[in-house]
This record gives sequence, C-alpha cells and structure tokens, in this order.
Amino acid sequence: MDTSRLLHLYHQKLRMFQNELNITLKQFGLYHSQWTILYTLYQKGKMTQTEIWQYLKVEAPTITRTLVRMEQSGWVERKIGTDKRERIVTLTEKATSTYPEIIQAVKQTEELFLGPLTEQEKLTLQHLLEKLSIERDE
Amino acid sequence: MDTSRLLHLYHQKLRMFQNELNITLKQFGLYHSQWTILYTLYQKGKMTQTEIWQYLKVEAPTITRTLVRMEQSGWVERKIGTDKRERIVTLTEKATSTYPEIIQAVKQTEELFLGPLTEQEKLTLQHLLEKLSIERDE
DNA sequence: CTATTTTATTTACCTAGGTAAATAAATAAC
DNA sequence: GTTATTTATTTACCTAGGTAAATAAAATAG
Repeated sequence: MDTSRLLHLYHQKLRMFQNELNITLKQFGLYHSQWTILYTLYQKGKMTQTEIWQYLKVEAPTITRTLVRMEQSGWVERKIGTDKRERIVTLTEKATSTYPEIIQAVKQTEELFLGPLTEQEKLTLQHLLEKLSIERDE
Repeated sequence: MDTSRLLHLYHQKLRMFQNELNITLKQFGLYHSQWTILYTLYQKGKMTQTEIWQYLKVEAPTITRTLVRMEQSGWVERKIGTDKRERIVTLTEKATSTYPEIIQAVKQTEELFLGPLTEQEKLTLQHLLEKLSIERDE
C-alpha cells in the first residue's frame, strides 16, 4: 500500500473542499475557519476562548487571531469575564440572524463534496477517520 | 448524517498527521510540504515549476515560495531552461543522498497514523477519497 | 499577606494555502 | 517583422495553522 499517495490524496481533497467552501462563504464575507467557529458557537452558546480551542483542537493563538477578525467584521463579541483573564465569546445579532441562510449554503456545498458517496459510505468514511490517530507515548 | 461533523473530523485528523510529520522532519530541517516536493522530484526527476504545481494540484505562487525556501536550505536547484521563462528544478546532492534516511522516518510516521487501519481498510479509505470531488459546471 | 506557580490570552515569528495583478519571454496574428 | 496574445513565474496581500515567549490575572504555598 502506497501510504504517501493515500495521504497526499487526503490532503488534496481537503484543499479542494475548503476552496469550494470559501467560494460559497464569500457572499457572506466569511472564510471556512470562521464558519467553523460560528457553527460551534451557535450550537454551544457562549464559550471562553480556551473552551473554543480545546473543542476544535486548534492552538490558542490561531483562535485568538480568527476571533479578532470575526469581531472586526461583526460576527462575534468578546467580553471580559469575572475572571479577568478570560474572554467570553458570543455571537452578534447579525450572526444569529444570518445563520439559517449561511448553513443552508454550507450544507449544499458539503453535500456537493460528499455527494458521490452513499449514506453507508459516508458512515464508513467517518468510522475510518475516527480510527486514525497518532499514539504518542507520554 | 451530520456532514459538518464528518468534515471537521477530516480536517482535524489531517492537522494531527501534519503536525506529527513536521516533528519527524524537524531533525532534517524540512516541513511536510517541502517533503512532498522532495518526494515528487525524487520519483520524477527534474521538473519545471509548472509541472510541479499541476501535478500536486497546488497554485503556482505556493510552489514558488516553497521552492525558494528549499533552494535556500540547499534541497533543490532552480536553473533557467532554454525557454527562459521556466525554471527547471532538480534535487541537490544533499537531497538525493539524505533521501533514504528521510523516507524511512516518514514512512514510519505514516504507518503510525494509518496503523489503526487494516490493509483492507486503507484501500477502502483510498477508494472513498477518490470518489470525493466538487462537480463544477464550467 | 507576600511570593510562587498556574492559567488565559496575546505577541512575534515561522510555513502553507489562496487570489489578483505584474513581468518577461515565447508564440501567434497580421 | 512588428504587434498582440499566451504562458511561466513572481510579487503583493489575504486566511489559517504552528511554536515560543511575554503579560496579566488568579490560585496556591509559605
């Protein structure tokens, strides 16, 4: 089995999807990673930045940067909590009211990408992905 | 089927693998994308930059930048061809002589990541990935 | 209650991906 | 054989990911 070829294919397909998603999101003035945060906040309600990066398994500075951009473009607010170290992030009115329109467009793009797979194959893909991991001895 | 969850999982697992690969490659002074180019050039011999970005399905400026870095760190040479617009890229002696050692380390990391899958599951994954695509009407 | 350590976030700096526009050389049109 | 167009690469500028170190507030030790 040529694992390098498999992993390169994996990488290529992700870029293909993200580029397509960015095109879809352009009409709303969003990028794919910003959408991921918006989506998460819509599901979970207000979160601290630490809760966000731990949930998304992304490093803290990445989240800081993206949230600053989203604050500037009016998607989120970042209020200082009673613990003054932490920032409590909430969606703005603009975000919650536009959400239904955005998710409809995103779902369509997702379906376009995953469309060639049957429901069963999507499940299989999910199971296989869940198995992947690096066992780091600590 | 929650397609957003599936695609987020997909994204997360790729980052996990690339971070691990970067750790592996650090001892050689390489990053994962540089390795992909080194690997390709080792298989295919000398290539123009256009051949490289078309093969890897990455945009031209991305390849320019990465190749400039690889030239600076002594992995490739970029000679001007008889067509003076194009750059012919070749591996340096350092690259070809270190290659066996690098690929051994990379394969090990790849196996670590894909290790939880059986050979059959790896094939299934590859088939599923090959099906994924965006049908852009043009 | 002051001193130390931990925790949340940010800053600075790196690679990698993208788009749009600029260059410069080769090709095609006339 | 100039002129116009195409092609290969680069430059400028954007998002997104990472690590390491700085800051500032909270929690813990003494």
